[in-house]
Amino acid sequence: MITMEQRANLMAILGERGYRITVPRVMIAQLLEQKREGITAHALCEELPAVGRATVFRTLKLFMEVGMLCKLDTMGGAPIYSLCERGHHHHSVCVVCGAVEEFRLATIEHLMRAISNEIPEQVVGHRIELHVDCLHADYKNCLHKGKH
Amino acid sequence: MITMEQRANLMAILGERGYRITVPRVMIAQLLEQKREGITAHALCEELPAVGRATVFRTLKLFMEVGMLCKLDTMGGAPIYSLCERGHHHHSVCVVCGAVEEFRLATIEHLMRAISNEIPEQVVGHRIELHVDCLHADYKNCLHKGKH
DNA sequence: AATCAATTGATACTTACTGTCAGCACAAGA
DNA sequence: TCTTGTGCTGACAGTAAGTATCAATTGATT
Repeated sequence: MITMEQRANLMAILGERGYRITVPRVMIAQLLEQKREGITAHALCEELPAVGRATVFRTLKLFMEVGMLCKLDTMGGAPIYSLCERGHHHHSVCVVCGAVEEFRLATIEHLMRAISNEIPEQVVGHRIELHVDCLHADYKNCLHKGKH
Repeated sequence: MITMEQRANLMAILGERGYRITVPRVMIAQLLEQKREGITAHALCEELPAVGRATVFRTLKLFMEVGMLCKLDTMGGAPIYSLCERGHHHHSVCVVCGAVEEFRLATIEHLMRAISNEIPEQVVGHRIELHVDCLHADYKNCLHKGKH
């Protein structure tokens, strides 16, 4: 739970970049924190009826631009928006409960270097999504615990 | 150029599964072959005005279901549909010319096994997109050669 | 050739998202 | 503290990808 700190952090970044810290932006940031496992734009609008739809989408876009929010295209369903730490990482999406988590593994970055050597084009970026089943997880460590 | 063979293959698969081989399906398959680097649904509709929009989308869905077509969500733009060989593979998308290619590297499958051991959830699938720059490729081997 | 379910095209709809625009609010200066 | 200007906002209309519906047609099977 780094809730307060996290929001302060997000708002500070907006301030630094010359964006205003407004009521709708704070409300959206708060909700995104509560829904760490990810939330759809539609659900956001429903939970914040006081905020206009256009503002919700504009704010999501803004948060993505400052690198604090990720959009995950789920196959067939509505995209999920999920707050993320700064920096490079990837996501796992649980096929059972739908929870989204970020992960960072040195293994992946090592792999990317290896791939660069195997294909002719210069690799300038990558995107990896893991589809996992948290029902069959090792429950000693499972972060999705209690979500079923 | 395995054009004819490829199309025959695709139609044969439809037949095996009990789907009819119809004029619109053959036309769409032909166009997809010509556009190996990928094409949007919109462009498909424009190039095949004789085929209804709904049919185009239905056919794309069908081809995906039989595993001969992949849909690539490009960040911000329209999704790209690209014929693919059967079996498990991934895609590289060129950030310069937009060409889509599939690749299969044992390295990746090795990685996935390694990741399974590092995270608690059971990994049931994955999706990897490489963003490459074919302008800076080793041109001796570059498959995008001549597309600039 | 006849049959009949699968398929089609036209149309309307849904959903995710963007453009527009008048009005509001906030930060900074007079 | 009043003013001013630009950033933001909500309402609304519009776009684009994709789906549902349904009567008409097509094509594999007999």
